[in-house]
Amino acid sequence: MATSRDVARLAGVSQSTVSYVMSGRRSISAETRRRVEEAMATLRFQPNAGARALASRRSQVVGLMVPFGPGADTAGVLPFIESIAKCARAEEHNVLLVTEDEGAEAVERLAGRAQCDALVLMDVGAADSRIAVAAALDLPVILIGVPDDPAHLPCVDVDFDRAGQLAVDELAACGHRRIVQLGYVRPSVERDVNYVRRFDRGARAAARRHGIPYTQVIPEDAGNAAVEAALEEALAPDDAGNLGLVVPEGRLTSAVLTGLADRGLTPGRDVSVIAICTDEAAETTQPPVTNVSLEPREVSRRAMHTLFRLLADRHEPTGIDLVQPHLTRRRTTLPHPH
Amino acid sequence: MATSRDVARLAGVSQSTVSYVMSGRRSISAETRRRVEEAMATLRFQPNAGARALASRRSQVVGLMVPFGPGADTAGVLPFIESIAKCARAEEHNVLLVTEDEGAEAVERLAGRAQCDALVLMDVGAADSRIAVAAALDLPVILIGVPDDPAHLPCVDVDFDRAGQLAVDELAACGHRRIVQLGYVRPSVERDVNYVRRFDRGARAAARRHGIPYTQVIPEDAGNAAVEAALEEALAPDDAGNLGLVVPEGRLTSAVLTGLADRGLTPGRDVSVIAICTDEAAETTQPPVTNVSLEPREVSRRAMHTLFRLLADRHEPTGIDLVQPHLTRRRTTLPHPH
DNA sequence: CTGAAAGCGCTAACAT
DNA sequence: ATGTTAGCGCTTTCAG
Repeated sequence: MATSRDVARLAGVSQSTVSYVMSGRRSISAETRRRVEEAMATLRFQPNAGARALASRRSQVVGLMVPFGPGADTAGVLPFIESIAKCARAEEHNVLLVTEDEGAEAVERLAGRAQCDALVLMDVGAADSRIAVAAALDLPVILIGVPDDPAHLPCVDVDFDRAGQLAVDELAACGHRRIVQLGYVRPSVERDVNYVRRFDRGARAAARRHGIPYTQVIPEDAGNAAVEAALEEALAPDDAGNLGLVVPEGRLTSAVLTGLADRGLTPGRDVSVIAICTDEAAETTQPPVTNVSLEPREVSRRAMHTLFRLLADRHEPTGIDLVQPHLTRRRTTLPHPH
Repeated sequence: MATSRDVARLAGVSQSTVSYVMSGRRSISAETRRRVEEAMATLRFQPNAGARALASRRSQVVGLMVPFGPGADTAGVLPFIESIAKCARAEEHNVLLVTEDEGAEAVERLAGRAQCDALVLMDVGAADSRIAVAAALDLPVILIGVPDDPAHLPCVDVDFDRAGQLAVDELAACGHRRIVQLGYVRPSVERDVNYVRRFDRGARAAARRHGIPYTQVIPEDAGNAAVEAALEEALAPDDAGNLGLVVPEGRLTSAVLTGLADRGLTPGRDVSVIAICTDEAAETTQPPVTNVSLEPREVSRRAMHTLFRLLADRHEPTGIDLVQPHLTRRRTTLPHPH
């Protein structure tokens, strides 16, 4: 591969001029610029990333730590990754992928070796061991999810309090006298992530306000049998006609809908079902499920926006940035009584 | 961050000795090694990645180009990403994520700037513009998927020919006299990926061998309405009792199962359904669907294995490496008649 | 077995 | 507006 020295020689200028043409950090005469750019083009020059990183102390890389493995929502994380990658590219950055199971030491590795300029930590737990490490770093870090103690690190997440409230308000408006939350599954509960509690809190508060009993059924896992058992339990009181179901984990939705259909219960007529999932996912269930939206793309967008501001200048106010979810009525909820 | 010079000073050795302690490329006395390692530990030394890349001409990074955006299977790509990331880590490499829509120029960028030592291209199309570019690079590249002309690049994929055959053989064995393939959806067909053709070829050949009529219904997209329409078409001849359905796109499975249930048709009793999807996905449909497995983890594992062999400079024979799928009978296929 | 020294290909002062 | 030069922090000769 050609180097900037080769370009300089061909253009008949000094090597630093080539560098300045690239960075635009000082004025260059039109003629010089033309010759340099021409030389670059004929040599198909591309600056060496390692050399640039070494000299500039900037890798132009954002580290992204994603949840993987069992417990992680297989479909749910992809929109995040995609949006984050696109935002990064828009700012001339690349994304280095790290899996969450590498834990805090991976965070130290990326930062210590200067492999990235900034970090995005997805899926942060209530008490996440990565946070203390990340907070001690002198590079921008953003959390997706809200831990108990963010240690002054900026966080972005969906407003799960509000999501719970929206779901319950709608079920109440549909006339239901009993609300059951089916999920989160036990592994999610035990992973100790704050959105589980926040959702629960928002939903319960709303139910109390409406004077409607609110119970929660926790499937042992996301498998079919467990969801079936949970559904059975939710339906046990047998006044199904009054039942409003909240399904906070999107991946359980189709199992729930199928389970209801198997029992001759038609969502939207006999019971109501509200799922917490992306609009995208809601539109592909059968029938399309009324949902409170998770907004992975918006969350990612805001996270990256904040991150790049921090990367540009270091004194932004950092706090908790909550994305407002919205409810979309589809086919699985009863019409409102007049 | 401490540098190797700091370590050298503290250990009372030369900087190059520190480097050799890290690389193990020459013998070091036990005492020297001990002192260096102690100094590294007390300074919490981590080698600077940019400097290392510049000097060694090795970034220790694998570039991974993933399909994103509409058209891509939202859930299907994650296991690939995960497995690839883990394999990379096992060999002390990181993964740099690039989205497919950046196309061939992203390939040139990564290679030209020496941002990675090797490349994995996922989801390669029959005539993929990235291939010519990638083949001209002087770094190892592996394709996941098989193009018409691999240009001597090694490929790994599931044996879709065989997958089609397995599905049809099983439906024949179940006694079906009519087989309909529901899918791929039109965008997939038009994206011109070879696995669509290969699957079709394998399935058709098997059907011909069994003397069973084989037709294909192509939904306009992966949405519910389109799948419904396709199902209606598939069921039109109305001798549903004899119908065996093949669903080559896993994401359509639950819509198909729900659609059948809505018509009072019970898979495994009235009709048979075989999906092409991961075993994981097959176990979470309701009822669990008989499937021919896609093996994303095994495909990834083999791809990375080959890639690291190539990186280690062994001039391996490179060709097309097909992973054999296997069929698992679950609840959606009829029992074999005796 | 170890040290000194020459780069790797850039960026960014410091000069004019 | 441009050239000269000193690094950035490593790897890897070359010398002993």
